[in-house]
Amino acid sequence: MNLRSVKPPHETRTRILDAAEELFMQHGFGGTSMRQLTAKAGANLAAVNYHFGSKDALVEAVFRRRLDPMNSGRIAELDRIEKEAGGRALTPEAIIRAFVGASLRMIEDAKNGGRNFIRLLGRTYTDPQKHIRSLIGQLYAPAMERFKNAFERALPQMPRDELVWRIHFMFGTLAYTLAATDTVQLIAGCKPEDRYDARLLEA
Amino acid sequence: MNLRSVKPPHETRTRILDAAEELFMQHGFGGTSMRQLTAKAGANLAAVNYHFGSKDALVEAVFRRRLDPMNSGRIAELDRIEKEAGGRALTPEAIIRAFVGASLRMIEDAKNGGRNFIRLLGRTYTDPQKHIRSLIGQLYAPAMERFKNAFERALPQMPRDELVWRIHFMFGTLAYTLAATDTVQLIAGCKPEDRYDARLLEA
DNA sequence: TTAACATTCAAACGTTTGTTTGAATCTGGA
DNA sequence: TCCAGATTCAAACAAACGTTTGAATGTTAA
Repeated sequence: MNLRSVKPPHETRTRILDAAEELFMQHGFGGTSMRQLTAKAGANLAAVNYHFGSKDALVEAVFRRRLDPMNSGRIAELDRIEKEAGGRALTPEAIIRAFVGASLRMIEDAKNGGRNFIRLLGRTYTDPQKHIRSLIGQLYAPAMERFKNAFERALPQMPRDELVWRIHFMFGTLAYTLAATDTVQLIAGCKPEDRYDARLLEA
Repeated sequence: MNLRSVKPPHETRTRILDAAEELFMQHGFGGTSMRQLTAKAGANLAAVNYHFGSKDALVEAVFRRRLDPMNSGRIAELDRIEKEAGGRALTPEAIIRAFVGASLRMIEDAKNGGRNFIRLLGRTYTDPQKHIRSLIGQLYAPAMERFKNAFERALPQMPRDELVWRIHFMFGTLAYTLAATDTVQLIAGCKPEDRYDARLLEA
């Protein structure tokens, strides 16, 4: 009876999510109408409201689909390297690598449109609409808390304020770099990673 | 006969520009309607179309009002320090300082709402709408060309591609930092400047 | 097959958008 | 004072928006 909950239903749902991901990246949220969106997805105009409830709910679903697993993976990776280190303190580089790794893996996952999402995410960081920024802030919150604690243990001598500023600065740079890949291509896959490491060492 | 072209006309014009600057920053371009805009400016709904022609033309005017003098100032500053240096090569730091200085001066010019504009500008860097990004790209073009040449002279040993990437990266970081001042306050006025200098030295 | 449910579809809804219009009002020079 | 031009104003415009509706279609279990 719930077999159709995995066969045809999810099919249009994901087609809509994919179309939304690409169009939101190209034209923004307000700049994408339900009509072009459903047309691109090959679905009826009413399909979005049927499957998601509203346009806003669709926006949230687009982010949740990628962000939830990404951040879970980040926390898992952090747990892993902490366990691996035993009681020893982690280097800031290792922590950053655990965080950035998820983004890079997503960017290289071209066939699933992960690249689209990463660029969308980068742009959304500075979206003017309050409720959208607070949405991704909320989706990031658990992982953020976890990583902030890790940094505090790794850099105990650094003032709290300064640390928060540094973390924010790092995310900002990450977000922009990822969002701007259409202006200047990434030169090599591993290059950004080196950059961010260097970035942090500039302490 | 053209006396009124400096007294009452410019008054509503600038009131509209000020209101647009603030609302665009708060809610984006699409998120700001002509009705709330003209209401905030204390003008009639038709005033924007009368004075600027269209909403898009208003957007362009908002950017031109600040960006044109800013970039002229940057070029003039670069000319100044080049003349001051005689034939000697400039340091990259000095070039960056010439560029960033205009932004910092604008940010500190609180009474004229320059802060609003800088944040708006930072956000627009990653705006999804193509014609808006190409607009500010176009407004920046002359200054950009000038500074690229200056960097090439200052860093002759650096490959062209790498230099372009670095410049892009620097602007991205600058833009994001300026745009995000509502998330984490700037700690001190001169601090960002130090940061960017360090940023470049990470060559 | 039949009954029950999930999904699709075309059409219409009420709102809001940017823009236009034509008359009213204001302003400065002869 | 009177006129010409600039500016403001209330009202209306068509177009596009997100959403809702109710019937049609597809699908599964008995």
